[in-house]
Amino acid sequence: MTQLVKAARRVPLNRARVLQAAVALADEVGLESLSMRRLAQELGVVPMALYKHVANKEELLDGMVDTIVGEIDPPVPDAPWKTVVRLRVLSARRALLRHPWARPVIETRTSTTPAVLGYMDSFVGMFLAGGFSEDLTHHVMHALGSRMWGFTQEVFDDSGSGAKDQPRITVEAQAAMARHMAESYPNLFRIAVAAAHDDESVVGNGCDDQFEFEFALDLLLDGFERLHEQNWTSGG
Amino acid sequence: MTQLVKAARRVPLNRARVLQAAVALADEVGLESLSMRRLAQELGVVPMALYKHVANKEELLDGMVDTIVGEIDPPVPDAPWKTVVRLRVLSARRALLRHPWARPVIETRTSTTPAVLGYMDSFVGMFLAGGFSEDLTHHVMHALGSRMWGFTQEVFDDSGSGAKDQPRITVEAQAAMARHMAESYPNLFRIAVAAAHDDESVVGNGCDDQFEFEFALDLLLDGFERLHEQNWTSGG
DNA sequence: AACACTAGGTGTACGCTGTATACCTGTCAA
DNA sequence: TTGACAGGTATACAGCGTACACCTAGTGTT
Repeated sequence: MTQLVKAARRVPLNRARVLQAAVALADEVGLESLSMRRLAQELGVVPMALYKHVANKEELLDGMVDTIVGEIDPPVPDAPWKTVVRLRVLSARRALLRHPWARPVIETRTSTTPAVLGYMDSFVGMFLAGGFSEDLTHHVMHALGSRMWGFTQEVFDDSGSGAKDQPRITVEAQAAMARHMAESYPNLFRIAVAAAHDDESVVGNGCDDQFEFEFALDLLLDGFERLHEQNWTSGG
Repeated sequence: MTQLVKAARRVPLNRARVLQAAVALADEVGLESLSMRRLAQELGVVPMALYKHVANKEELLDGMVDTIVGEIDPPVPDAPWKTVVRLRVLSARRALLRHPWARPVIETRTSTTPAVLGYMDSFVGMFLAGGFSEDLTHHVMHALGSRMWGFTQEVFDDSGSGAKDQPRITVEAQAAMARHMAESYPNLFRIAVAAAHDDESVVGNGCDDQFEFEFALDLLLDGFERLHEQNWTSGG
């Protein structure tokens, strides 16, 4: 017994294992439940033991981001810049969708790790390789912003105004809510109704996130292309 | 003395005053220092007293967002949609720059208050009034995303790779860092150097946030306009 | 073989957070 | 006068990140 415990303990818990366990735990229980204590418990170790491998929780999160950066496919070779960028962004998106906690974590990073710098560097490289000027590339990177990571700030949440945790609402209540919605937010109501036509459920939002993402991405990429073709410079 | 305290206490602390104090406190000490205890102290009251006016901290933050939504100028009348949208976004941006804590708070809201719904509704209205179809308006709103609030996910932070808290670094160390940067991130280095040409400091990022924001905003607005002119629909 | 050094796990403790619960008190209506 | 109730209070709890001191097993040196 003591032998077994000792044998189990002998694997000495390095940084990589801590990060890997953290990613797995966040995948499983969500970011808000990822605490140092919980992670330590998952690793069969006392909380303070983690601090021998990461400086603090911020650095743990940094490391977790690095981990998912490693999951993003490298740029495809021998393709026009637009294709290369597009595919890479969509690959990043797939990685982020696998780890829903990653978006808020990326958003709140203050320091930039070498892995992240490397990722950004390769993005810049794709535009430069496509013949973009340094100037245009710079602004284009800013315009891309978080879309480089495959996500958009989903601020336009057109699901019904609240009332989604209630499992059962009467038909009348639903109708009253729709009436209220139509009166208070007539424009939102119009596009919600229009979107619902392409969809089955009346109350559902009728949104295809992936479509919306690619819509905006392509809008930007087309804009970039146009500016590039007309040799745009920030000078005017 | 007791009289005075009682007299001061007589103003009974309503919801509006709590929100107003919360906004002021966040402006002053930052979001991370805004705790229920600290806010209560600021109002000369015991922490739990706040819970008679807001359900919990989340609702407090919701209310704070509503407050700054109220600071955004209404749409200018009698102008083409592009102008109306542009000015409104820039007004939102000014409001958000006055309250730096607002960005992360908006990003993390889960519920949508009536005030926020109203703000989004008016945005939708601007496009519809400009002759956009419901369909196009819908996707355009998604593409706008958080830019509707006047901010972009500033994920492309091209300040020097760390080393910014150290107040004094030797010239050699600086040169070594530059060399390391040039080797490890050659593409970032190229655009950093190019940007620095328009700027005074070599190590500074040489970025005009406002310019970058408007660059991306106009890129999107131009894209919207083009789609609108060619009667784009999501059907293909 | 004896020693010191060190990497890595442990235990305890501190100050901070949001908030549940129970209580009290002053004001106003009936 | 009574009783309800809005609004401020006091106490307490569970959770958090992490500083600090300690121990222990393994390694390399003399």
